[in-house]
Amino acid sequence: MIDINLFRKNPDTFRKSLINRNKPVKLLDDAIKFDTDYRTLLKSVEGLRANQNLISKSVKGQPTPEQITQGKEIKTKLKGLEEKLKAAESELNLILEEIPNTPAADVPVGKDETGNVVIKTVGTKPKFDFTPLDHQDLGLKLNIIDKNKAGELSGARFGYYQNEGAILEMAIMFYAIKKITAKGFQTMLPPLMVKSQTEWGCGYTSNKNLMGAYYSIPDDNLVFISSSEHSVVPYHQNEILPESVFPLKYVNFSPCFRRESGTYGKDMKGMLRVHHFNKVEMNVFTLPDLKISDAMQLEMLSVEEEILSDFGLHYQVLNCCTGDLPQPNRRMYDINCWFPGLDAYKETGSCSNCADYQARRLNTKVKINGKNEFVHILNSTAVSDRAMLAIIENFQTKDGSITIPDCLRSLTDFSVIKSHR
RNA sequence: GGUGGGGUGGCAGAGUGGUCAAAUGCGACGGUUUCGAAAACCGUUUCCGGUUUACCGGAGCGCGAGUUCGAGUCUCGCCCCCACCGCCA
Repeated sequence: MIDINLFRKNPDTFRKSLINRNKPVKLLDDAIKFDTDYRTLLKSVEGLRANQNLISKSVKGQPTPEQITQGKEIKTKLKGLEEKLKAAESELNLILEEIPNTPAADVPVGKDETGNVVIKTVGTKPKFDFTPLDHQDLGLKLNIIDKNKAGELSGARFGYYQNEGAILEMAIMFYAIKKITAKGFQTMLPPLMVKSQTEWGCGYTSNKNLMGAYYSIPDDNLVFISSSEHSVVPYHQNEILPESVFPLKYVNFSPCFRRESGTYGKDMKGMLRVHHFNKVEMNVFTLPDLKISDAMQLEMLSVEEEILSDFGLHYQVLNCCTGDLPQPNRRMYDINCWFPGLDAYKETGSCSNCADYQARRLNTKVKINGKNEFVHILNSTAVSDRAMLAIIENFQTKDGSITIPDCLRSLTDFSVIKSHR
């Protein structure tokens, strides 16, 4: 949610942002109109209520017939007006929720992901004197990934990690958890389902684009989280935190569930885009100062990079353009790893500063010098199982085995994955 | 799933239809006092609108609806917490 006070003072602040994000500018004009209506109604409702309170206060013991008549009159008037006020408010809110966060000045302007700008490249593409396989073919050969069987049992976009594949997956997650915990983050294994109201209240599903993104269980009024962010960030909803706890840093592990509706036919091969994957995520709350939260974003990006570098992967960092920026984000860095088997760079994580956009909806505040202010909230992938897929493809050898990165060996207890057949 | 109890301000805890925005206690912040501190005293300690220094009004007692001239207080639905029983990884 944008800052309504800023919007009221200077609605044009949001005009450029809407244009750059390919959103209709009409949103803004509608919002201004509905806000005016809302405030006009609010004024008359509050006036009536003031009268009502006056009468109520003047009653001593039993009310006189006159007082009752006056009260009834006000009550009738109020009923109609209050309904209108409520309608105006929800209409206003629907539009305000559609207005995205204002991108930072250094976010490139662009239509879609093709407008993202590579700002850093680490490592180089590995050279093979054979044709490298992709992780699905290699995984099947080595008996560590099985998508076919999962297709039978669960359907498309599911898979099994098996044997050394399963161990490697858990080793990667645990490696990230341990590393980041050692950096002073609090460790979380959060609930995998949240109440649908929570999801709604957090503003994730209010975006029409996300409506079909979640698995829900209507009988129990629950939805599966699509990232641990969704049950960790709301941990502090409706709280006023003391200044001393900041920055408040969490590292969490969870499976993530996504319906991937609207992605039919995209990334069908392999485990790159599945309905359920594992992820270690960082969620950080900072004091409401862009200098502080922007610096924190870079710090989180460096942690994400450090892990990929520990594994020895070649990757690029992209500054995502306005057209590719999710609604709550002020800025987003994507990290794309090289997948030699797929002969492509694929996203393995992203790192975002949402500033106070989420905090407003969540009502998470900090008390500074007696004043309450909305905090800044950031999220970043630490590692997801796409990193494991990259490891599998990048460190395959001619004899069809996979060399495990040094830093993981004490966790896996093996240094190579060889064929059992 | 069954039975019983309960959700009030930063915390604890009164209040059961009309000066209740809410007694009382504790805490935090600001001020007075002090060489400094403690104590004491005064003020503040949610959100919104209008006016804009200090002013006025409204909302807010888990959430939502209802009854009433008037609801923290009554009715209904929902959510959550606690205790015991049952089931169970």
